[in-house]
Amino acid sequence: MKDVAARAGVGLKTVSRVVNEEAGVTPDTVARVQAAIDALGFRRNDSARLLRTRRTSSVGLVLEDLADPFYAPLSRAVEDVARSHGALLFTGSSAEDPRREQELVLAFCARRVDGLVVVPASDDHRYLAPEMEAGVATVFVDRPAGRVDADVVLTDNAGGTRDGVAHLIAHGHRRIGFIGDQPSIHTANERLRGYREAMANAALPVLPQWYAMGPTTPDRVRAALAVMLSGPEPVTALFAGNNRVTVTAVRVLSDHPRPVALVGFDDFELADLLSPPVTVVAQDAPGLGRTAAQLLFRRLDGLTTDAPTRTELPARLIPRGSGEIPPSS
Amino acid sequence: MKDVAARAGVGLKTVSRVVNEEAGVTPDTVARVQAAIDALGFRRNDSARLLRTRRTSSVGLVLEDLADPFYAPLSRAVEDVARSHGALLFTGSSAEDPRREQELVLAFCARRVDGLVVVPASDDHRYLAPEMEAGVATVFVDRPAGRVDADVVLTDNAGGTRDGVAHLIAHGHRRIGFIGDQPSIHTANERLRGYREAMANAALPVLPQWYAMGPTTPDRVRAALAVMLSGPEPVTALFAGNNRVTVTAVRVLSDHPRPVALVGFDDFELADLLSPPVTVVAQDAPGLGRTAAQLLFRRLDGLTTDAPTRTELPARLIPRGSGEIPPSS
DNA sequence: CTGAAAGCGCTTACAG
DNA sequence: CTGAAAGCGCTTACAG
Repeated sequence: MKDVAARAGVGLKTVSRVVNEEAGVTPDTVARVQAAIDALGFRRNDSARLLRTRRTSSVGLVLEDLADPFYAPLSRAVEDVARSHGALLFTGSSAEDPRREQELVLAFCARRVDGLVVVPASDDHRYLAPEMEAGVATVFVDRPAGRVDADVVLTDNAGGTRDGVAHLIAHGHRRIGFIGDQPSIHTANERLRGYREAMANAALPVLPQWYAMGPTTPDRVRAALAVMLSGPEPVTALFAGNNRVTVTAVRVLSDHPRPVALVGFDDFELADLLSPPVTVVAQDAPGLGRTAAQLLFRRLDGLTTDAPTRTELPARLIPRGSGEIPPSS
Repeated sequence: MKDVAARAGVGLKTVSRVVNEEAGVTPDTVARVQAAIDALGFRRNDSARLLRTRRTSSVGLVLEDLADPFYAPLSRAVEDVARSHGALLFTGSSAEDPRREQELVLAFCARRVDGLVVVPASDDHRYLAPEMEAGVATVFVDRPAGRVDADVVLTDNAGGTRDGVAHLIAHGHRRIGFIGDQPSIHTANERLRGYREAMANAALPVLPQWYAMGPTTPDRVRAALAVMLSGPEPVTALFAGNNRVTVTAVRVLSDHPRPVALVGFDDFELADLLSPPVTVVAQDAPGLGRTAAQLLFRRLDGLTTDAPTRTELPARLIPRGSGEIPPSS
């Protein structure tokens, strides 16, 4: 910029005015400065600019896994909102590791992002309190914040699961299994709660071998399912606690001698092409991202200084066939 | 930092030393500075630091769509490599719009990212030449750079398609259709080329109504397929030019009276659960991202100053059933 | 309409 | 082992 000023024979401030398209510069001067800019191939250094203006026009997004089909549309929605507000997006995956989440969040804060959208991997975000007090707007999405007061945008996990399990009960099932993700994950627990509530609402018992929580690896799901499907009181229907469980369940059940009804939490692309087509409880992944990002920018733009809010988006039951199979015995 | 120095009763430089864990500070001084840091809740401003050190330790990733199941693992791979080099990642979606690509790239450059990984939406990247000369390392991935000399990492699209079509020919097909993405997209053309080559290698004709290029919307694919499947010389097999085409083709073909063989470019999660299971030519999406990012950091770390390279990763045919259906007439 | 001075928060290069 | 000065590339607040 100094070079441009020298070459155009003007002051630094005038170059700044031209670069920022501020009013009040003679067309003649503008032309001279512009010529110098072009000749020198000058491009403004936004990092320096932002040091002075105290706004970086960037937000950080921390999620579980960029490559996860559920989070991909969520991050795209956050990007779209950020873009419409002129902000760039830092992204990072926590891989479900609280330490990594914290590293990423603090690295983003050290770059002085204006705000953060975080899918928590940790259940304790007190490390963020000083940053939030220092003015970093923060919205938690998909899972609640831990030990810190902040905006939260969630899916109604318990309600969605309740609906799904009630749907199975309505189709005559009495022995219904549930396979969920690790109990350390909030959404996994909420879904388990929904399952229990639906069973209780129908005055149905829940035997200990009917539900299993843990890693959603194919082996673990296979093993859990084998237990539920054997013994004197095998389940006639299964509620799969997420995407990955559903996929493995479809594989296992297609080899099973008796038909078993299936409802899965989370929709997935080819669910309607499988045989039978898979009934799911669908979340609104883009809606989560969009809502969270809009909340963030409302705070950043000073449009609201209300106390932190908690938003719950509904989940939607989509009957396709697998959830309407009657009990087999 | 000034406040910390004042409170600890030391110079600015000493605080800097402690913050950066440089050697040569009395343990006693370190303790005093650390106490002041904690008391004030001081966190180093990396933006300011980077203004001085001239390295931002960040890279920009521009791709077609963050939410696309093909690009999600690619971006995750780039993130992992960046992370292992201590760099943060800016991400953005071009939505196949050259202007948006340029906006994003230049915005990243204005923030002075150290390097860029770009999935081109444009076929002219001369706008990037000044930035590259100014030292922004750039690697293009999935599609080649346009009118600029840079590192490129591609899938062998023509070769993969050739293998897939040859596979159909080996199973007795003579009339084979091809539905591809818009001809403005490089990979779409390469795949069309592979189709033509495979047919030519087998001395088979290609009728004009057997291939169609255009948007991969369900309606367009349906219409194109209807044309190929009707008339006096209907195709007995289809090569689908990408993921989205394959999915629509599966839907249409499952309703079709005669069995039609299908091979699709790109693998997708439940391909083996459909009936028939879908034979695909699979790309290595994480491999593309990893290779591109490694190349980028090799340049950034000054480990290589060779001329730009062109890397082609092989695509792999995965027979599952749909590609092994014999001709029906 | 234009510009010189001060400063954003840090590091570099130097001196003690 | 420690610190004062200068500067990274820009903007803010002011004066002319």
